[in-house]
Amino acid sequence: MNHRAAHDAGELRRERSWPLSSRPDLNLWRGNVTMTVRTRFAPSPTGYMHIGGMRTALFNWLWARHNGGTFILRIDDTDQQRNMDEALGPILRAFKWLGLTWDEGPEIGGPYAPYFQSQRGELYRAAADRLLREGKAYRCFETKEQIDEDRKLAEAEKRPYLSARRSLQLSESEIQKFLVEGRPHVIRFLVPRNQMVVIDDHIRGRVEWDAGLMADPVIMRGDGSPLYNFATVIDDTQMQITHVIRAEEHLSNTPTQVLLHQALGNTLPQFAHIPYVAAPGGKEKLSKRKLAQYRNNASFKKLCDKGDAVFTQIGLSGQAGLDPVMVEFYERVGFLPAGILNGLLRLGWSLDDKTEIFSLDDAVKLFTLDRVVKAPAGFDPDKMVSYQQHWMMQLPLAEKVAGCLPYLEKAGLIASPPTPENREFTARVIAALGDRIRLFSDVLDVAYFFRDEITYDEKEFAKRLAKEGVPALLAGYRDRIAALLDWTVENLEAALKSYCEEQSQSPGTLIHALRISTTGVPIGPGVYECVLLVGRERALTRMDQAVQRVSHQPLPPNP
RNA sequence: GGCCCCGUCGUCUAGUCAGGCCUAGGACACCGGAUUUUCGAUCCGAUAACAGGGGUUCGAAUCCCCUCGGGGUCACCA
Repeated sequence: MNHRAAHDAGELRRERSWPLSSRPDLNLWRGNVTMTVRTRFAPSPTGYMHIGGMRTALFNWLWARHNGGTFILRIDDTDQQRNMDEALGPILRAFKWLGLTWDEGPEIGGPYAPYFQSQRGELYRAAADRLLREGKAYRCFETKEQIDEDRKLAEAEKRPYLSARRSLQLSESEIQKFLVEGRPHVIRFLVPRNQMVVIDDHIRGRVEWDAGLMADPVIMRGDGSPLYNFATVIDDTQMQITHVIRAEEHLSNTPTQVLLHQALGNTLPQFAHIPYVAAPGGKEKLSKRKLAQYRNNASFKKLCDKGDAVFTQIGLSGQAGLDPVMVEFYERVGFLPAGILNGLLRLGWSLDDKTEIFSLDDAVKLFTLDRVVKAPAGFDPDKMVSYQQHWMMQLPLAEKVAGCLPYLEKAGLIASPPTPENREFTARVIAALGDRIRLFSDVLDVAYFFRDEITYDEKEFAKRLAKEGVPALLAGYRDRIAALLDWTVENLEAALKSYCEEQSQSPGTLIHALRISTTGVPIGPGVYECVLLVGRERALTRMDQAVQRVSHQPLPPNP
């Protein structure tokens, strides 16, 4: 890509997008001071990092970096009682792997610590008390059964469900009595019903809701813990978040949050609701629970199968949830961060009508919210692989080797840790493989270079070796090169050509037979390179073996 | 069902706000061909889309209206 040109194009786009920011509600300028852009990604610690969530995180990160701002990681664990290391580990791991550094959050803290909602209870309680005092929230003693009944009734009458607000009728003394009794209750926000809620979303434009149609949301549970919609509002304001960039499924949470912000007297953050990442070939939200269904998609299945094959060899098979919906899958199967990042970026964002390849640095320079696409983007594994392929081809040999070595180690193909000889030999193999390596784990496809036993592709064996005259030809060539002292690509080739000429045979016949006999498969680097990598002793042995093998097999009828 | 969002090649997208430069451009996949006596990569080429219907206009993918379709969300989940 022409960086300069692309950059200029980006600048132009931004100029054109400025009118959006000239609206007072979206303006970054407050008085004379430019507010630093602050974005956040607030995952719930679930034990894995969803690829769609990663895309949302990337957009947040890019917007912060693009503006020289701050990216915050906050953990929304208001409803989690699980082991935090297990639940959060994979999420942080994904960020680290991709190089998406956070400026404030877990492990590093920051000026608005703590960054775990479970540790911020005081903040929420204080805010809830304030709303209670100001009559903007109320204690609701209604039972779940009662609420359910109201809901059903509303549905039956085909009208929107609205909170009955019976608890509002309670006198102060009754409330005190209930409280002393320890009667279970929640705190609900009193929705101001006679107003519209309006936001100017960076992606969607103006979106409106009628507050008169909204039920009073619970903001504090019976046990005194906050609900997501409430905690988010408190945290976003306290952490000075300027842009709330999140997936579209949160759009319906927005009116509640806006109302809460208003009740608290907060300055509204700007909103950007980006489309969710959809299932391959579909429009539904990509979900880890629908893997079986996604396997019907050819390219998704291809990726899954690749993963299965690799994980079996490196002892990761059966690991729960290691699938293409999770970021960790890509790391484990040998993708490059650059490939994933490029793919994620282009899933719902474009610069122009032709640029496809972006490094992270490019993306930081060029990313703007106005270029985010409105419609959900179906996840396309094939395209992900093609970005990966591009970035893998850019990678220097030494780094490719470093990336491949662990796969060979775990598969037991080389020593662990690798010996200098292992490293040197692997480098030769990777160099010969060239751009055939798309994923680091692809090196496992050439196990025949690393061990004595080989597996024949039977179909190819039958086609290329089990034919009249071929074994003899191969045996003859074997003896010819066995006598050759200096094995080089040139010498092996010259020997083959002259031998075939003497025997009045087409070189192709021998070339194919040679390849199958020494590697077992019909694909790979140049034949002579393969022979060299297999090594003198093993190559000669394998040729003998193949010739013998044919004599034990019935020859196909000669046409 | 209510509320909200979305609708351009199979897929990701450009073009829509400021109508003509669009007989709709690029990329991935697919199919052909060249090259490589393999595979891959590379190069060349082909197929392929404005959801539908009405308007407005000299002119509509673009503006207006209606219809249809898809999706999100409706919790003491996040």
